[in-house]
Amino acid sequence: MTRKVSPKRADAKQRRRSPDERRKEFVAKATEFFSEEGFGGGTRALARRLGVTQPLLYRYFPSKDDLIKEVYRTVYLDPLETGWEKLLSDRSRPLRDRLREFYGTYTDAIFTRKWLRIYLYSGLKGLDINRWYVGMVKDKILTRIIRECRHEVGLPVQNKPTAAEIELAWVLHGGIFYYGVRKYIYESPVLEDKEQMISDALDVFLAGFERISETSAYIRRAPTKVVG
Amino acid sequence: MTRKVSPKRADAKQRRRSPDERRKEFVAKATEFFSEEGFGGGTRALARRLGVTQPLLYRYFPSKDDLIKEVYRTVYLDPLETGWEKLLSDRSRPLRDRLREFYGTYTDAIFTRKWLRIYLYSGLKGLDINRWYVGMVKDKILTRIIRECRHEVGLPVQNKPTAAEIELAWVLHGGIFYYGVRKYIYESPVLEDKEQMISDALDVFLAGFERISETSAYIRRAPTKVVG
DNA sequence: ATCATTGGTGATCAGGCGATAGACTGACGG
DNA sequence: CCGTCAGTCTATCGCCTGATCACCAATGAT
Repeated sequence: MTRKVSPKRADAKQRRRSPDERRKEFVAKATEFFSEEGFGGGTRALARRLGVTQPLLYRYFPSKDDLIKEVYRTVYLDPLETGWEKLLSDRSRPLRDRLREFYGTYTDAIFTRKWLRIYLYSGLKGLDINRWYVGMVKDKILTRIIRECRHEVGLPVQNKPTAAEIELAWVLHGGIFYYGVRKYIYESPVLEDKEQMISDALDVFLAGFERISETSAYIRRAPTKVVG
Repeated sequence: MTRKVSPKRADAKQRRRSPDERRKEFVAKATEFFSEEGFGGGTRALARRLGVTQPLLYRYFPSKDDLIKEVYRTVYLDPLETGWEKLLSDRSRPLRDRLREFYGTYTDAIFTRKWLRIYLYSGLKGLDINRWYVGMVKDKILTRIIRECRHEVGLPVQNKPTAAEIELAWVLHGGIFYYGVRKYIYESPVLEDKEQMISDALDVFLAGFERISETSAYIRRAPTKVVG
């Protein structure tokens, strides 16, 4: 691949980049743009930010909607490092450590203004990809967390956690997620130390889980009906 | 042009409503409309839904933006029943019961598609009213919750909880909030029984809080720096 | 040097937007 | 019965939007 390091623009001497590279660059910048403006943002303003004219966009993408779809794809799929499942299930390490590391890297990946805004915008549009992502979180992360928690406190590990258990994990997950929303979307003051927030949240969750697993029967209840 | 005899007026007998009533009706319907379409929704489509023509909106509101501002005001201020603070602080009742009741009524108020969508849309716009709301939740609810938790486990009740404690309460609050987002925005399957979700989340939180208050010193640390 | 290919542009279209102007309708106090 | 005035309409303005087209410019294989 002929890598060019020449500074952008300003010089006609600039070498022509490969179509694929250019396209990727467009998608990346478009992601930034739409994350700020929402998907109602205009193609002219987008083109201005890219330093090109508006009709050029239509040489690379058939329509604005197709461009937006590519934005979704990269945003949702890029941060999907799938070492997560193995990390969560590696019982040679203390569960607390595993969870700390997992939520550390997971939030490193998604706690950006760009990612969170695209995620919320697409959620508000009711897109399938959003529901797919939520289902993925449930199956790949929360189910695993519950299983490890049950193992940790000596409960039998079922194949499928109950809906109530999953919901418990969702409250943890959503609570951590909401930290990012408060910081990067609402731009409210938050506790500076993200790792401490995660660590504290996990301490409470693990201690609470352990406690209720001793004194309560509901964890062992049959799967509860869910509605969608 | 031919003068059109207006075919409307299915019920000529219909009494003319007071301007104020009509205005309120417009705002209410506009809230529904914008919650679905986002604030990019057009005035023509809105008027169609109201059963009137588009220019009429401008007799009631100087501009689309003014209408939107009124939508914000009603959405944010309507569900503010301020019995909350007293409810949370009423030490004649068990803390768990108070929290259950509080989160029961609080979520009854905000877990609607309409409220949540307007809330998220306004958050994405970065409006001040959103930050104001978040600050209000922190001061009126979370601070109170932490204070009661400290009292419950026998810790000295400071005037101002530490930032780390508030963050802990935010994880609980955000976790519960996210249930509503998953159900009404993402329309994902959730545990049917909202009260059970709340009850379980509180059980874990209270047990966890109690536990870490015994074994950890961080709760007594000096207030931690926050950034905004 | 030639010439097809690709990158890029200005002009423009049809349609939608928020907002305004002006005329008609009908309820109501005198 | 009349005059007033709010409620509502049709028609329209200027602007912005996504998209298209014809055309020029740079590239690179021959």
